[in-house]
Amino acid sequence: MTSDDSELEDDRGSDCQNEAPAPVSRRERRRAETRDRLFAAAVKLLSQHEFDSVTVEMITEAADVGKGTFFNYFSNKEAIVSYYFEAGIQMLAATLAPGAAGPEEKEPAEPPKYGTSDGGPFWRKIISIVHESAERRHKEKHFTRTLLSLSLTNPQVRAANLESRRRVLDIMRGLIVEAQEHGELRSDVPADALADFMFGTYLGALYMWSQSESDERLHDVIDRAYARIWSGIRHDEPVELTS
Amino acid sequence: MTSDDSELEDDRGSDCQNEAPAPVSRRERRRAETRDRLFAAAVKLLSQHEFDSVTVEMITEAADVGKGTFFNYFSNKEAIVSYYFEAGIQMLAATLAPGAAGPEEKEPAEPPKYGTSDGGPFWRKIISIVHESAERRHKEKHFTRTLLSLSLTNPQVRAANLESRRRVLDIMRGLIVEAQEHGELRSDVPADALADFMFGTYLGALYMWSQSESDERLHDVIDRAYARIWSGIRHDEPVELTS
Amino acid sequence: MTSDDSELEDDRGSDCQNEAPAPVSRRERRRAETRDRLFAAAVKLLSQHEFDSVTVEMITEAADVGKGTFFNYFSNKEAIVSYYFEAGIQMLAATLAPGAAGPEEKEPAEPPKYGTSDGGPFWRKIISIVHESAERRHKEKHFTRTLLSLSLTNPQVRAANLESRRRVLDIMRGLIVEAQEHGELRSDVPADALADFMFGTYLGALYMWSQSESDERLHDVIDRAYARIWSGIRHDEPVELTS
Amino acid sequence: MTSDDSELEDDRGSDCQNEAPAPVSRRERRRAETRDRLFAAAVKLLSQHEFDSVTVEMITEAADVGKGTFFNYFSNKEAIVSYYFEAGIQMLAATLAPGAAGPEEKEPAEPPKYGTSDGGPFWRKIISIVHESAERRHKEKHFTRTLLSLSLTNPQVRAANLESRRRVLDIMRGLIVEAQEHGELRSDVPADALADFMFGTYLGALYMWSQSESDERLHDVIDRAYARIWSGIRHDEPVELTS
DNA sequence: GATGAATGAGGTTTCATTCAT
DNA sequence: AATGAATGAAACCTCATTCAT
Repeated sequence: MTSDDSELEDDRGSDCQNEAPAPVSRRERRRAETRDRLFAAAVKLLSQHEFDSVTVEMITEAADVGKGTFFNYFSNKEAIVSYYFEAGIQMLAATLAPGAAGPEEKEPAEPPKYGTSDGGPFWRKIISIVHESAERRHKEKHFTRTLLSLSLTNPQVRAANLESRRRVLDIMRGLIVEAQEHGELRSDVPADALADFMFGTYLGALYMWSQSESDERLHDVIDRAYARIWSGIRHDEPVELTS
Repeated sequence: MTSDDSELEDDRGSDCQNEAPAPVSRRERRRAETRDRLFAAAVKLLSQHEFDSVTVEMITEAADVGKGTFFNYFSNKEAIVSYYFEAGIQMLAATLAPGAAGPEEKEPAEPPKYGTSDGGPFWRKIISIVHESAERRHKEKHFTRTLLSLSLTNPQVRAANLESRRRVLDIMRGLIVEAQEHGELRSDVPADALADFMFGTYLGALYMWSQSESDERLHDVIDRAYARIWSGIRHDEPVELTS
Repeated sequence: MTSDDSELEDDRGSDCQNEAPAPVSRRERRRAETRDRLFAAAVKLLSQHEFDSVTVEMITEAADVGKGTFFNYFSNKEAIVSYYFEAGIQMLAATLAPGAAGPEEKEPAEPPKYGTSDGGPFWRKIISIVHESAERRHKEKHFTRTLLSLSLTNPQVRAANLESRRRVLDIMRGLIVEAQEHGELRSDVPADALADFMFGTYLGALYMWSQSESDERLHDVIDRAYARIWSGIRHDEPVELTS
Repeated sequence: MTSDDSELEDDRGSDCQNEAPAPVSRRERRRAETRDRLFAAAVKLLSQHEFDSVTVEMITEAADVGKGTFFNYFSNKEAIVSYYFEAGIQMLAATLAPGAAGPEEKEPAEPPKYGTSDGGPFWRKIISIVHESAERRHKEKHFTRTLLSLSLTNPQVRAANLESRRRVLDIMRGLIVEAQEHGELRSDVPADALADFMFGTYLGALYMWSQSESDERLHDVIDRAYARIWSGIRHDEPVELTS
């Protein structure tokens, strides 16, 4: 995934490679490909079976490489999960990069079921990020459980998780500050605290959803939770039209 | 399995112990003692080491019984965790039993730090239950992680957890209905939904707290979260003096 | 080996067990038996294959127990070798115990091939000990190589080896002192130094023999070496009739 | 395997280097250099870590070449040790080559501590060879252990070791015959046997020293052993002055 | 000649659980 | 009821070696 196969095979940085910060030499491209194959195979398997039931051999077989090859790319099985977090951050950063299309287009597709997340544009941006993450997770309820579980007990995964969370919180805080400045969110509470609270709400919803056996969409579960907290975080006064 | 709920109902023991709701015959008392020793030893160890690092032998040694004895009381290692949930329910039930002292006395000791949980008596009762649970957990942050983690991945523990959650939600719903009837909580949302939401908030706070490395008290983390959701769940109109 | 199966099954230390310091209860006897079966199987296999080629599973299968059982008795594969050293010391101690038959009877069977080890009775005692050890080793040339090799590189085995050597040197020193006092060995060199030297000579012979492909008996190789050093360690004056 | 003895015989290189017995073409010089770098790196590492702990990759990294390069020079990891033996023989041969400076100069520096190795010039030559070897080993006690150990168990190393020993014994026998002819060593024992015995004594001392934890010099350990065997191998009659 | 990605065999060890005593 | 010896499944990870580039 995200591997730019588009890149041609020309090793010679002739004339048109200056834009691409991606792997260049053929060898490096091969490496990236192999790693991606392994990662994809692992995530797929982890979406179907328990972490402990998925053996490295199953992964390498699914990726069609030798068993030892796995360890050339991931120092151990847990590293797959750590890598997932890193990839998530990359993806999020890409989404937010200025000029990036952003996820907004998707939003209209979602009728405002719970009728409360009717904040201004900044709030909507925040929500759309959360939604996007939710979509990604929704396909992998089982994997999400594994993720949450390992984040609690495995030191390695936990570290990756905390780092990832830190990054996400940073981004959210930035957006919240903007929303506060535009009068979309209450300003009498530090952005930090709001971000923390929103993240906690998200986690709670995620945790409960991941454990539930219903088919309800994570998207909706989160919307519901956010609708409930909305009045506690929005600007006290009716949002006046902001530029 | 092997859970002797008998001790609770079967009040009248062999001959002369009808006043005591405790285990009866000497044999049964011994059984209960041994089980408690095992359970206490296990919880203590699980508060210090990872679940997988704690062997049954460590537990039995700490409890000073033979290894095989463990399996006379718990069908397997996970059963310790399931038992923890059951015990939690028992404790909660005892707390709520009419005539029980209840946890209210403790509350005054806690100054209302976050200033918002100033609902009426029913809301306070709900909060105090949550607080009580928090106190219990606070001593065992590590164990809490284990609990949350296993609840996500281990079928057996998950079942116990869901059962426990169902019971807690039942109780909370009852209290919420009362609070709604007395105008302490908004009535335009089903008690079910409110209970769910509150539980989700609790879980989110618990999850985040359990992972954090700070020494902040779980009590406070939860208070903060509840303060934030307060405006989203309280009765729309200023609470008029009830009862 | 050395397991007194002769012991009856009577657990009750009734009247006639005072002489036996051996395992008593049935359970303990079973344990000793199992350990001996494992040890014997291991030594046999190590006499035929390289240490690294002998898997624990081969050993347990040969001993007809489950694989895990091995680790109830030996903390790891190397421990077999350590145990060999310990058993060797036990055996030596038993041989030297006052009242023990001692190994002298065997000696007459060996014609004094190299004609030089014609010291007095103490020297002969020393030689006979060396011979006895040699007999034991001779059946296991391959195992001896493994022993020497591991003693050089494996910390665990090395420790056991050094301890064993210390014990053997102690014993030898005692005998040498006696021999010196009776004028059989030169007295102008400390017993310590003589013991060291004799041990070194023994080791050199053992090392060379273990590597050779000839079928020459270790017994003879050692005799030859000792014959050569004899003039360097015997009493300067012709041994006058002692005792 | 891949051993270029060529460098020794093929003195005349491509065109104009006939005086130098060294590698010839640039290419060959590069080869030799790389091999030496690898060998030196390996010996250094093996002087610090166990054989099994030293990976080929560690060696190639220390030598600053690619992993695959190792196998262009040594057919496998053990070959490093074999090469050590070969190099030892080369060195010995060089030492003994007529006209070679020989190691004698060093000897005077060593006061005859143990007072017995006061044989004639031939005996002294033998001793000086042993000493020289000892000096070389002394710097690498750990490596010596590895060497002895592998010589016992690894077929490849064992072969190299036996070949090396054969060569050394040949040389010693030659010297011993000379010493016998000049009345420095007893003649009633075949030179073969004497050489064997001396070698065995050397090995015993080497083995013990390599295992000891003291800092005693190998030189001294060997001297002591030889002092002790001296009377068993010297000429019976006082050595009359041999020209 | 140099490189390093790919390979995959291989064996120790742990530990929950059983069950005979 | 208590015990603890026996069990054996299970899988990670390393690393020497190959070989295509």
